[in-house]
Amino acid sequence: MPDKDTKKADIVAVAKAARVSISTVSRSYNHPELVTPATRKKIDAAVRRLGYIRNRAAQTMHGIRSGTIGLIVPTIDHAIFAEVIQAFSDAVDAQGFTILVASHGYDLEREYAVLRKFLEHRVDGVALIGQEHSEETFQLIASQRIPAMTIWNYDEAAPLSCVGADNFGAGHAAAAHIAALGHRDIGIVFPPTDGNDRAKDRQDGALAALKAKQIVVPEKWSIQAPYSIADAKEAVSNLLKGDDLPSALICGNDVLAQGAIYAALRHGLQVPGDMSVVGIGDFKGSREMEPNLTTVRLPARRIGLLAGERLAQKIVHAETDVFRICCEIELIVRDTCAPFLNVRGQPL
Amino acid sequence: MPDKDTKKADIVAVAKAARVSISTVSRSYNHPELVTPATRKKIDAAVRRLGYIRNRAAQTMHGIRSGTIGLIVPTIDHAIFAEVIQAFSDAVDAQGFTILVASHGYDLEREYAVLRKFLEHRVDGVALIGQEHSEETFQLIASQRIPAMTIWNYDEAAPLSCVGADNFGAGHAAAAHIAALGHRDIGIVFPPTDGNDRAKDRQDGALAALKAKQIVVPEKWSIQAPYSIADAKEAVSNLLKGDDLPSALICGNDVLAQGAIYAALRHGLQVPGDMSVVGIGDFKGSREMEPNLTTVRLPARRIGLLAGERLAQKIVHAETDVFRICCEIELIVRDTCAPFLNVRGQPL
DNA sequence: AATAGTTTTGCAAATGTTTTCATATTGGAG
DNA sequence: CTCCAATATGAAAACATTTGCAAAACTATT
Repeated sequence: MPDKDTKKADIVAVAKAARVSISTVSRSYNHPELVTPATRKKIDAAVRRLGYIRNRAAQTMHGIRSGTIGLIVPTIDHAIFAEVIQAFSDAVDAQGFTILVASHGYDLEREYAVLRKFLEHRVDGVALIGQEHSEETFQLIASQRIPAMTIWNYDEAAPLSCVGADNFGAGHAAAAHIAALGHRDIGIVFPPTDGNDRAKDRQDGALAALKAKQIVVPEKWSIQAPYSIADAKEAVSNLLKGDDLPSALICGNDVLAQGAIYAALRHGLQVPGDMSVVGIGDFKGSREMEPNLTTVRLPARRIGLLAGERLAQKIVHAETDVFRICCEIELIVRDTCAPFLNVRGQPL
Repeated sequence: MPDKDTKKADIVAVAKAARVSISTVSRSYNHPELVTPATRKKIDAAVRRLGYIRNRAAQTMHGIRSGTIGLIVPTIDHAIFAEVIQAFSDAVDAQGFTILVASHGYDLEREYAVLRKFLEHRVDGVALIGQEHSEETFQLIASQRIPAMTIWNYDEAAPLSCVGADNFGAGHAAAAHIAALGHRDIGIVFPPTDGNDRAKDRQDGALAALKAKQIVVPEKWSIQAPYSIADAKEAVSNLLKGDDLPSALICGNDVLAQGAIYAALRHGLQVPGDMSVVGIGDFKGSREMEPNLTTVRLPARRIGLLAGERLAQKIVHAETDVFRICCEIELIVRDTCAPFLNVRGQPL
């Protein structure tokens, strides 16, 4: 029956109801060992009776931590970010923090605006995705001296602490795998890279690996598709309508790879028989796809978890040093890539 | 160059720097029309110089809205919730709110705990997923008189405002479609229904539709799989190992359907030739799947958007009446369901 | 040049807590 | 019993704002 007065209960109402002073009520929350069990019981009863809920805003005003952490992502509803958010949330939750979440749609101006908003809310820390941010963003973080970190890609020279994986390496591994299978006619499908350094790194990595083997990707086989199965399927479909086809496709992430495979299927092509496809990410479900997707694993959950843990720790212990954690990537060979066969059906 | 002192700038520092009173600074933020452009300019300059950022916690203490809305979901990283969160966030963002997000993993006790935590942060409103919540949760919402609503399933008798779709109807539509195609040997694969009234409603709907046609689903064809392609694939795989197979499968959502299709493919079964499969949800990518998934659309984005808009509105205008919005569902016939053929290969 | 009216600004109280310091209460030891 | 130390509680200042009210500064108007 926690409602009595029409006005919401505050600490003085509780104090009055329990016939103790305000300080005692406050103490019974923050330093319970300093107040007699009997008094504590009285207070508890009053709290319950009035339905009192402490006001963190008031606490925050004392320089006490707000207990919130801001997480700014490009978009929430990409499988990969959703997974990172979930893991991050789980990790900071365990330490008593709550997350504020916002997305900026790959617009770094908006990212800055969101950061400002979070700062108004006095978040105890912020996490951003990727290493690429506007100059103002970096300045704001520095000038406010707020614990901050970046998530998702690793950079040994990153100005902010980071937990991530080597995206260049991932792209490189995917391409190297394809090249090692003997493919030379290779197409790539990647998302737009502006405001998305993760995708750019992967693409650069893939291209570098190919270049090392003297392979160049012709313009017509270099296609761009936003993160979505539909877009990837359509873009690859268009490519497949031509009559000069690559024997393999390197995709910037597993979603794009899935779209590519659907497009191939649609055109009556066998994967990997007629065309090999490799993804990057190893998203949920990639292992179960038919055929099982060959990909490079980026440990999203682990990254999110680690990031959350470390940021919370940084906040709680007022750690000020920059740390950079690189999570292992791994080529996962499954069933969507086959050796290139020459006209006689022999591997090279 | 927005850092000067070592201490963080507050409103009095700004006032001092701009040589005006604190009230004037405050006013220039909250009622700019009341302060002379010239003064405003001085203040702006000081703000910029000091890198001042207003403290919403201090504002919140005045009964002013905190500008935050709490969103509590079972889990963040299901495609469907991620989409709802994104849409919800977009909608409330447009009205100046920021979201606090937390997940409870289908544990209604944890949901209650999260709600309490949000209340401590003095969120201006809360949104929950589904109609099923603990008694304490409902009481807490009522006693705190906080604008609240539920998202995702519609119930004409819902105690809280809601924006959702008719999940029973969705299950019914899926099953009715299968039955109308002549199938009588039907299996179902649904997620666990405790703490998940959406899934339960759909399952009930499906079963009701079948019952109306005198079809019962035998125990052995009634399988349960958590939300994941992997689990669904495995569970359905086990079913397919038997030698008495259903001619159609009704799946509680598209992810499960996808898993089921993969399992069928794995066992060399054609979809829909050897087995029809229908999903529920029409998630992103369901249209592009090969074969294109027949499903019942639940308009996730629309629901999230509408929910966000209405909740923000409710908060801003202190609306107190309960509203219940039902978003249309729609059977989307694509390529995974075929008429049942009798032994002679004729439709019934 | 004085007055009335309007616009702009400042003062101080209020918001809900925490915390420091001081005071009151208790339990033993002598 | 008395006194001391330890323990439990209370009073009031501090935190960063907003806002009602009052004072000051302008603008017209005569």
